[in-house]
Amino acid sequence: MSRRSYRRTGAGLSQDDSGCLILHADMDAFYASVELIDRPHLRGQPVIVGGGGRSVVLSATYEARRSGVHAAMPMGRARRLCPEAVVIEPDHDRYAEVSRGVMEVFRSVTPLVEPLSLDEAFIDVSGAVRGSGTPSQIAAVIRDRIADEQRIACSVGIAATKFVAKLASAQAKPDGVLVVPRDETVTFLHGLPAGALWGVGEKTEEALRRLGLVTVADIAHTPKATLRRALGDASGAHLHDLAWGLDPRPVIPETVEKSIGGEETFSTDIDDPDVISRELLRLSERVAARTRAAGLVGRTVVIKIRFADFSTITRSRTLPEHTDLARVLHATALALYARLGLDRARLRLVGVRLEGLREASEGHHQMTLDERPLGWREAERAVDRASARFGAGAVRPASLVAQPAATEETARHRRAPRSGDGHGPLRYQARHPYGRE
DNA sequence: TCTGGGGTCCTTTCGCGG
DNA sequence: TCTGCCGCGAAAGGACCC
Repeated sequence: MSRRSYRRTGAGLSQDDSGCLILHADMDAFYASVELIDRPHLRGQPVIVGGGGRSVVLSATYEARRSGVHAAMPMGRARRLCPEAVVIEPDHDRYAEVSRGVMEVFRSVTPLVEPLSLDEAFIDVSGAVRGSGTPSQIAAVIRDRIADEQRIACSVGIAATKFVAKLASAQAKPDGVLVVPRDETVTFLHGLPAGALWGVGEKTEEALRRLGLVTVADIAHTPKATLRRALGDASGAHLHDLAWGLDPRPVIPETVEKSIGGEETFSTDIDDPDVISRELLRLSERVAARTRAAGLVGRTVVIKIRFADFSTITRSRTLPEHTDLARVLHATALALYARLGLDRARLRLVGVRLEGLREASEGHHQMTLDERPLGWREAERAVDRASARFGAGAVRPASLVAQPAATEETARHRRAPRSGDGHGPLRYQARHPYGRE
């Protein structure tokens, strides 16, 4: 869902949608809207979706937004701004389920659908206009079907290019449609603030302001070379093009993942190396399992460390071979962590990411000398099968068994008995298959 | 006000080989 | 043999998006 929206300036636009073959469809307050499907009595009330502790707002209904609440705001602040709001813990499985239904509606129109996230997608209707009507008619069908079948509201932007369609859908919210006719693209853009452009966040907006550039029109009338000097070669040129509505990027239905990662913010800052090691193990497990599930292998392991003061560093190592094994990830992550020599520095977050992904089937695995034929790969695949059958976490490394997840663990880690130091070999231990966390 | 977790892309720096 | 240049990959950081 879009974090920023701008006042509708489309009032003066005509409705001519010829040549506007890109739709951007975006669900309104997606997570909150999904929660309201199952809780219709909350309709019309301020509702905030977000976790506890040090989490942020994931989504809020328009009633809550009227109090100043918006996505990415710290939950503490959101509760203060809107104390009467109903707060709901996020349920990502449910959102994914609704998202699948939504994407199916899009794909019933054309296969040229490029999802950007669970709740939005670009749709290239160039092949669909002959059979299904004008872009505006297609948008109407999509919105009706999503309202009927999924019971949520969807706004649609219609334009000649992807990024203008995206701006249009933001302005169409809530529950609306906005066409930006091809011939009126520049007029539409030049009335917007610089921050409306895709890729212009807080820092870039500030850099532009220092140049005296406040609107998209200002950017458009600045020499490209000036923008390049101020913002870097690629960004400067790109921004100048966008300001003139130039965006040749096609809608790409299949995108390949480039990295898979996981990270965890502790509920309180942690300085115990054992707890950190176990968290790196847990994250390695999760990342490796997801990598195997995707049929991928990766070669560069990146750890991320966020200190108590919110400063963040990353360290990475590229391995001689690709891998999808948790024990390789964990060993590499631990080595990277150890090399930092953090003498009980207080950490807020740790993360593990695997980059340099490619299909597991692409290359042949090079067996090393000390590798048993039925080795770690088979052990971890067996864990995958057990997890598929009995639920995630049915089998986990022995050093994690007596430990709850780190976020709970941190509250009590000083008095908790330690069942493993996290540095030893991974011994897998089955939990009761039907037991709950 | 006190800042999540999943990512992508870009820039800079550095070491290495030719 | 030394130096400069170039290209390249790896590493690190940062901005941005949802």
